[in-house]
Amino acid sequence: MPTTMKDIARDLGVSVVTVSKVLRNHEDISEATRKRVLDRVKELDYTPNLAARGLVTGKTYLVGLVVPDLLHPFFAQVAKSLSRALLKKGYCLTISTSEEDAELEKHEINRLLGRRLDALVIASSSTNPSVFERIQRQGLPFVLIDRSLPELDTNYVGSDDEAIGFLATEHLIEVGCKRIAHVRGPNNSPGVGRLKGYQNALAKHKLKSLSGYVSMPRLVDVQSRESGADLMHQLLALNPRPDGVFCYNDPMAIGAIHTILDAGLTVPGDIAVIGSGNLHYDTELRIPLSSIDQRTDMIGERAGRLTLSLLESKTHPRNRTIIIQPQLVVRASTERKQRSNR
Amino acid sequence: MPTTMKDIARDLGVSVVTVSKVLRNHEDISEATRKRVLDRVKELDYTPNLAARGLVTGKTYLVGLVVPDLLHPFFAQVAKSLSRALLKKGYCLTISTSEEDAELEKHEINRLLGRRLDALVIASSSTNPSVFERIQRQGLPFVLIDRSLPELDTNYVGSDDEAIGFLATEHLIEVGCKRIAHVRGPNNSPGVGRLKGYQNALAKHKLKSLSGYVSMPRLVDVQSRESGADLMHQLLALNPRPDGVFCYNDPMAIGAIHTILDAGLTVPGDIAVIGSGNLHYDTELRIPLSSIDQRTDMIGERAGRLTLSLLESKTHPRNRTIIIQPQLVVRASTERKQRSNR
DNA sequence: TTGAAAGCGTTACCAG
DNA sequence: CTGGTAACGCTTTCAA
Repeated sequence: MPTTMKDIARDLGVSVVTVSKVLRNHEDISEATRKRVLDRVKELDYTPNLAARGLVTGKTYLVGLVVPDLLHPFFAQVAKSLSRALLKKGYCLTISTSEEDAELEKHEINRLLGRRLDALVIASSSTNPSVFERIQRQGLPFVLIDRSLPELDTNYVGSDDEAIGFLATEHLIEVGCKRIAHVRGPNNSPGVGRLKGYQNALAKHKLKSLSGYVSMPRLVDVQSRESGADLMHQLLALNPRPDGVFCYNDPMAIGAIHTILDAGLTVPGDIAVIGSGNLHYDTELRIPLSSIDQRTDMIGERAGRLTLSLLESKTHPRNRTIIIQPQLVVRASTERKQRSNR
Repeated sequence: MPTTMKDIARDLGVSVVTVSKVLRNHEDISEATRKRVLDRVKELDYTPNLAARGLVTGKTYLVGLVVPDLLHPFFAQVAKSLSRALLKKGYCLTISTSEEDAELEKHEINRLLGRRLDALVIASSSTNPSVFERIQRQGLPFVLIDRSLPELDTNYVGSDDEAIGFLATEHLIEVGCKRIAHVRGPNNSPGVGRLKGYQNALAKHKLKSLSGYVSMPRLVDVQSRESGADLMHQLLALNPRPDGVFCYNDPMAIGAIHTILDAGLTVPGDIAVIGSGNLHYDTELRIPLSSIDQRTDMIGERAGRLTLSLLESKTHPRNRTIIIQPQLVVRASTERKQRSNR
C-alpha cells in the first residue's frame, strides 16, 4: 500500500539502486537524476522503510528501554534524558514498562529482542540474572540503570546508593535526631545500598538502630506512597518512637509524613523525615521535603552516552560502571533540631 | 549474528518453511518434527525477527505514541494505560516526545512513519493539520488524543474541555468568589475549550471577566509551574485583585498558589484556586489542590480500544470522537467561602 | 506432512 | 554515473 522505491524508480525510468543511492546521499549520482528523484520523493511523500533497510544493514537504529513504571517521575526523567541523548545520533527509543513484575519484564524483553534492537537499557525488576545472560549470549549490547545485579558483570549507570543512605542519615543525625528509623526499599541494589548507607552512618556516630526501626514494604516501588504510610504506622507504634526517618524514596517519605501528621504529630518537630529522589514537586508539598538529589537527568544522559559508545565502537568494549554522586537537599521536613536541641 | 530460522532448519535437516510453520502453530506439522523444532528453538534461544516478518505480512504490531512531555503525569498516565490496552492484543507501543515543539513533532512522526507502524496515537503540539493530512494520505490509522484540530475530521479521544472550564469556574462561584480570573492554557483545543467553559460559567451567573483577568503564558505546557507563578504575579497587580482563579492545569495552579502565598496572601482565604488534571500528588501539596479529574487512565484506555478497533476492522471505519466527562474534586484550595462569605 | 519458489523493500557489490 | 544481481529473514502459495 505505501509507496516504495520501486514505484519511484518505475515512474522515473531509473533503477531502484539509483533511488536508493540518492536517498542515502551517495556521491556518484548526477545532479540531474538526483533532483528528479528527490522531487518525486517529495511529491509522493515517500519515507524509506527502515525495517527493510535494517534487514540488510543489520542496524535498526532502535534502542529499547525497560523501566518499572513511567508514572514514577524518576523513570520518566530518565526516559526523557536518555531519549534526548540517543536522538542526537539518530537512534530512536522504544519504551516498555515492567510494572515492577519480573515475569512481565521478561516478556517485554522478549518482544524487544524480536525487534532486533541495536541496544537495550534496563532498570530491572528482576533479581535473577538469567534474562541478562540471555541478552549477553545474543550479543546485544545492554546497559543496566538504577539497579545493578551483583552477580553480573555488566554496563551500569546508577546512583551511589550507599552514599544516599549515608548522606540522608547523617543529615538527620546532624539536625539532632537520636532515634533514626529507616523505611527501606526493596531487596534490590538501591534498597540494599541505601540500607547499608543508613547503617554506616549510624555506626560512624555510634548510634544504634533499635529493634523494629527498619521496616520494609511487601510491594516494591509500586504504590510507594501507600506503603510509606503503612510502614510509618508501624514505626509510630514503637517505643521509643523514632524522632527521625530516612525513607527509601520520596513517595514513601510523602506517605510517611501523611501518617505522622494524621497522628497529630508534627514534622519536623516530632519526627524529621527525609527521602530520596528530589522529585520536581518536593518543594510544593504540605511539608517541603528534604531529599537526596540523584541527578536523574544525568543518569539518563550518561546511560545514553554509554549506549552510544557501545553502538559506535566496533570492538566489544569492556563493561563500564558509572556512579553518579548524590547531593543533599535540605527543606522544611528536616529543618529543626539545630535550634531546639542545642 | 543472531540465530535465524535457516540455522535451525539446517541443524535439523528440515526446511525453513517447516520451522516457520511450527513457530506460528500451523496444524499440518507432525508432532515429532514440531517437538524437534521447538526443542532446538529453546536451545538456541531463538526469537523470530519481527521486522522480517512484518516485511512480508505487512503488519508490524507496532503502535506509535507521540506526546509533548513524558514528565507531565497526564501523558505518563495516558502512555501507561494505552500501552496496557494494546499489549493485551499483542501490540507494542513505541513512545516519542515532541517537547511541545511542532517541528520536533513532525520529525518524530517521520521517524515513526519510516518504521511502518500499524497505527499512531498523537497528543499533538501542532496547530497545523498538514502533518495529519499526510498521515491520512498514507492510509495510516491514527487517533488524536487530548488535543483536537477543529479543521480536521479524525478519530479523537479527549476530555470535555468546556465542561472542565465550566465545572471549575462554577465551583469557584459557588464557594462565593466574585472576581474570578483565568490563567489560561495555550491556543489549542483544551486551552480554548476551558477558556470558553470559564466564560460560559461567568455568563450563566451574570458575572463578568474584568480587564486583564484572563492571562496567557508564552510557553506552552512546558514549565507550567513557572508560567503559572509568573501569570499569577500579573493578576495580583490588578485592581481589584481577583478572589478566585481557575488555572488551565494543576502545575500552573501550583505555581499560582506559590506566588499568592509568597505575596503574603492566603489560599483559599484571599484567593481560591482550582486547577485541572487531578494529579496524583494533589492531595499532598502545601495547600491540597482542588481540581477537575479528567480520568486520564480512561483516556488512554479508550484510545487503546479505539486504536484496536481500527486495527482489527478490515473496512475503513468512520472516524469516532470519544469525549470523557470530567469530575470536580474539591480540596482545601477552594474550601472557604461557604462559611466566611455567607 | 513437507518444501521449493517467489516475494516483501531495501542495500551491498561489482560490472558496465 | 548507472544498474543488474544477490542477499537480508521471513511468509505465502502451491505442488509433491
